[in-house]
Amino acid sequence: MNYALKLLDEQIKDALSTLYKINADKIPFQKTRKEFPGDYTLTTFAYSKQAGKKPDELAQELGEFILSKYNNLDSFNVVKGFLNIRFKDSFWIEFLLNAVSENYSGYKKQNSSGKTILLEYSSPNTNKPLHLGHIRNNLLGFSVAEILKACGHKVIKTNIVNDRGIHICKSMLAWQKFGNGETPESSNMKGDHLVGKYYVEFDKAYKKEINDLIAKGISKEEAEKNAPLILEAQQLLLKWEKGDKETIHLWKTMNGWVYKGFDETYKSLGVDFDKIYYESDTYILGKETINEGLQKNVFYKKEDGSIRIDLTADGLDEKVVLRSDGTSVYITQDIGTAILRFKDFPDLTQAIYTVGNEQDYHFKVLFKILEKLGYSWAKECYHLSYGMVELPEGKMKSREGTVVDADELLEEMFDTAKKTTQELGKVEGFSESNLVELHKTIGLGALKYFILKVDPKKKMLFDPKESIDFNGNTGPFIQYTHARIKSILRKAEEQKINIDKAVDPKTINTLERDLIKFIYEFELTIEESAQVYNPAIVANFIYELTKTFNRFYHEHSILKEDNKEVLQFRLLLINKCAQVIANGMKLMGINVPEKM
RNA sequence: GUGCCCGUAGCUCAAUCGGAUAGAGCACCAGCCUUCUAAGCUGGGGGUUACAGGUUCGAUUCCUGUCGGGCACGCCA
Repeated sequence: MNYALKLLDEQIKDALSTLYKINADKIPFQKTRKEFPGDYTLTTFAYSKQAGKKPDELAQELGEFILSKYNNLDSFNVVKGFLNIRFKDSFWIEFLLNAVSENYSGYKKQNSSGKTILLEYSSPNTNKPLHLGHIRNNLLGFSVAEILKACGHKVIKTNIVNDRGIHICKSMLAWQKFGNGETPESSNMKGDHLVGKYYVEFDKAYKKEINDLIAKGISKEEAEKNAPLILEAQQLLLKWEKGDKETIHLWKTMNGWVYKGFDETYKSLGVDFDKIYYESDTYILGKETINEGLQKNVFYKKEDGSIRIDLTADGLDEKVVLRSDGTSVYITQDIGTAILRFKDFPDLTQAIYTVGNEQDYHFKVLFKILEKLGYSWAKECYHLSYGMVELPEGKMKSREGTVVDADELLEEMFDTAKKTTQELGKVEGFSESNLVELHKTIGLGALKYFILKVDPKKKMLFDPKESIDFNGNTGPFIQYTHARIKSILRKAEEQKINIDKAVDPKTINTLERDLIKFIYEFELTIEESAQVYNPAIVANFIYELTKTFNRFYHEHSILKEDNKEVLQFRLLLINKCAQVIANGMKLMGINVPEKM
């Protein structure tokens, strides 16, 4: 393979050192802006002083040097201090022919990097169904895992299920009181939704108790603490911790309902896990670790009996790691879980936590504690922090019912896809099951792309009243373009044209050149997105490629091209484009149809 | 109160380590289907990048301050 930027890097280094005795380590190139001729641009301002030349003179001299010395370059031009460099057509043609013969995919060979990365995502509570916030988490985690794999890393996808604690006890209690033995089967309701229903029931009844108490003249604070229901829920938690048979049985039953429901949602979303952890299994190890740390004076016991760590010297606060009654808090389990993972997978080189940015502080504390406990891998822990999904009226709140339910949203996406597909009426010959499949592919494509095209670090807005678009910068637009390419390739085969025949067209037009460059840059784009854990970089790249293809499609005919060499070359080119589009979308967990 | 994050077209988002005239989509207006799928293509209007300073060849990007928004700082998770 001929790597354009690597070659340029060497050539400019050669020029700098030969002409000015400058040894540069890394030359920063950028893509040439489309209003100027050229492929890549060097800004010479940085070297101007060292070379003792004005930027434009320097650019001119560098350009002349590399053009005369290297024969893969076509031309250069200088605008102020910008040196725009253009490769010969033959260079790009050769690149594409090689890409075809070497079966270029943009992906690195599986497990070739020697790195093993554990990536946690999803991590639901078991007291309510998944909502749009979880969807962003799941799609982001899954996509980053795919991107890291494409960079040759071994990735272990993991989920830590928050299956114990007061929240699930609330659902259990409400079910005992008001459930009349209702089950997912008897009510024909998804298990996670059923359990969520009782969580809401609890909250309603609890609020009523509080109001009754306040009416009797008790302060709000006291009422919240002493309402019979909350006391009962706490009792239930204690019974759970003591291993009370009946309680454990109910807990297992209701969690089982939830898992079945989650599995359906995960399946719809197309996400999966290699290993699932449960906090009910890991919190014990957390407790043990804290007791050991207490012996080693990492932690200390306060007069009230609670165990703490003082992180004020590290710019953080004092943190409770174990309650005075000996029960564990949230971070206790996190400590246990982290240690367990590195025990389970001793060859881990990194652990990534996909968790919302509201927990930025929590992870600073967690990683610092792990470091203080002496775990050398603590510095390999990374919090993949992402912004919240907000509604027009603000943040989603489960208790206030202002959440966008994941299952409902998915159904809506499928329906919209179905409706749009029917309106456009291009799917003759599809069987009923093919149609259902297509609607799912398009609906999911729209949703996933909508979420992943936004930089994860930033909060994003979702307006339920405005349905997710299918035109413009969207998943369906990209899927459609892929289907268009496939349609041409099918027609070519029908006409007995060999679509894999490698031919040299001698010259290429601007759009063909742009498309080849996109193919070249795909691999670099994946690396870039992996470095910052940002699928949006891939999304935007694929969109730009797709837009460029559509312009090419509009301006140049492929099958009606008179010049047979050009026709053959174009088939190679668009086939590669289709592959890059499909591979790029796959990195976001999006499938592309052959026809739509 | 302390700390962290954010503010770009009417709306949703881009902008390569600080690079050229800040770009797309939606919405709006005007065109393009006897030609490979119009979920498409072309053109148009729309910006003091919240505001005020500073750093330099060059600032949406870095620094300081102001204003506005969000989050965190629990023996909650």
